[in-house]
Amino acid sequence: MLRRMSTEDRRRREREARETLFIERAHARIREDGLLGLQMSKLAADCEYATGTLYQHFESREDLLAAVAARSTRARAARFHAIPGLELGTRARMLAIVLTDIDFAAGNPDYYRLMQYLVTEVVWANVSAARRTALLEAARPISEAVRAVVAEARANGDLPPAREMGEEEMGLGPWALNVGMQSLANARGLLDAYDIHRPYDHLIRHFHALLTGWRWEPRLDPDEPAVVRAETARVRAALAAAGIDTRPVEREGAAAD
Amino acid sequence: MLRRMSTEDRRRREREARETLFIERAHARIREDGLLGLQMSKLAADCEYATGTLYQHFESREDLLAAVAARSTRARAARFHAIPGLELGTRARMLAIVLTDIDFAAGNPDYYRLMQYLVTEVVWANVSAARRTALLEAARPISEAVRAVVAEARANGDLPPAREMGEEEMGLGPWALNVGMQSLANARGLLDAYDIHRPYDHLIRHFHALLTGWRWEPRLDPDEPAVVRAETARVRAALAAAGIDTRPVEREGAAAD
DNA sequence: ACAGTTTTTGAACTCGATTCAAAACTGTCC
DNA sequence: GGACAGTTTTGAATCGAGTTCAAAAACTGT
Repeated sequence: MLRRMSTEDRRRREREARETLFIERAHARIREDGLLGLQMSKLAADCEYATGTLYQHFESREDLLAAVAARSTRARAARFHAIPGLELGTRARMLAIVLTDIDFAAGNPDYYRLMQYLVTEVVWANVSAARRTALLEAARPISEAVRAVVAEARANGDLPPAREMGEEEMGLGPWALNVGMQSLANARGLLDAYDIHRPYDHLIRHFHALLTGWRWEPRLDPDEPAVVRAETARVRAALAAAGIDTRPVEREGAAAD
Repeated sequence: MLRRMSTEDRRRREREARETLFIERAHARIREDGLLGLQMSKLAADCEYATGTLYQHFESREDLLAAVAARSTRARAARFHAIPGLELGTRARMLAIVLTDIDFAAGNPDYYRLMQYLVTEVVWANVSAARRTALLEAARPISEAVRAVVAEARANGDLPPAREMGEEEMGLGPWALNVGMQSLANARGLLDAYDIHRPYDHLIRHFHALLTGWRWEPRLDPDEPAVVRAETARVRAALAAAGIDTRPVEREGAAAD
């Protein structure tokens, strides 16, 4: 009886280890060869398992992609956890969230591409319900961080309490701005066609405009490049001091080696 | 000699007509059965041509999708042409642009999904260079409308001339906000998970916050629901008065029947 | 009518995701 | 120890949709 339980335990652990192996190798392949470079049979062979075994973990290729995305999202989300507790005003902490995400995107260029591809109806339709919720769940800490900062800002008067809007809906603005800029920045050739460069600098300025428009104190004029830059530097320094990791995801598992 | 030229002419016309047929039928299929419902051989059969003939017009399935997108984009872009000339202040005309796009998205729910899918690296890589530029070109009138309104606003003092920012870069904010919100709104289950509803209402409010943050006159407090609603109604009325078409794309070719 | 050229055709090919019957393995009971 | 039932793994076979291309048809000018 006891023996059986411990064997079952071991088998579950082994199964999980194998799943992790699949996910990590898949991620590596995507990083190296792009999404097209990921082939189910090749990946299985890479990991020294049969194709069928891979399908015992993932219902489909899309399901595997969702699992990879969930893992990366967990790494991404972890960075936001400490932000609400930083020694900065609420508005600066909001900027910290945006900067953290910009840095993450810079360090993991495949991440947004993968997410963009995943939420496509064609792909999303083939992701199992379990993985979908897992992916949404993985991102929760991010919205939680935003919610917390917005709530605090309202409580202490930095931000007037908006009518007909919850904390989530206030956070929706910066969120959409962020997602939209990532989208545009990732669409090869698009911004170039309009002769727009350094999209993330513009993201930061428009972000300040948005917050100032909501009267989030201390108001900051988005049209003062020196002020904007100084504020960015100040918040980046606070992030670095708090030891918020800015390395790409691939390195984070290194401790396990 | 003359005969040859006129035959060549007729053939070119026929070829173009056939291409249009392919594109329209493809669009219809996508509208009815989704992106997955579009199959090259089925589409060819639908149009009573062989599969190979389809491939004389489009290098690949993705290429065809890009052609469909370009057609829709042209229809979308046409709506923006008249906006800079409307009898409204610059800020209201900016809102008119956003509202027009929201309406377009509402009438053509497959459009943003298609675009989102297209700009994915995996898909975009298989689109021929000619179609890529055609698609970018099709969207030009939109950015042109934005550019014109921003330029006028700066010229007449509605908007302080921002340092280190061209008209395009000023328009990038609303653009990113728009794209981002469409993205989020289209990702099935995403906003629901955060209990956010009516994303386009929030888009409008954040849009006002953004413009007010840039000190675009007349400033409008995004936190005055009644004022925001009234302004939306006023601009919508002006759009309707100008006869700016708000019907879905599928109907627009009806005159050709 | 005819030889050469272009266009169209659709069956065959390709390639990768997915399946599933057989093989290997595991733990149990006599 | 070995036969047995259940479970897991295997990888060759299947499947499906995009793409190709050799042959047929249509067209061209003479």
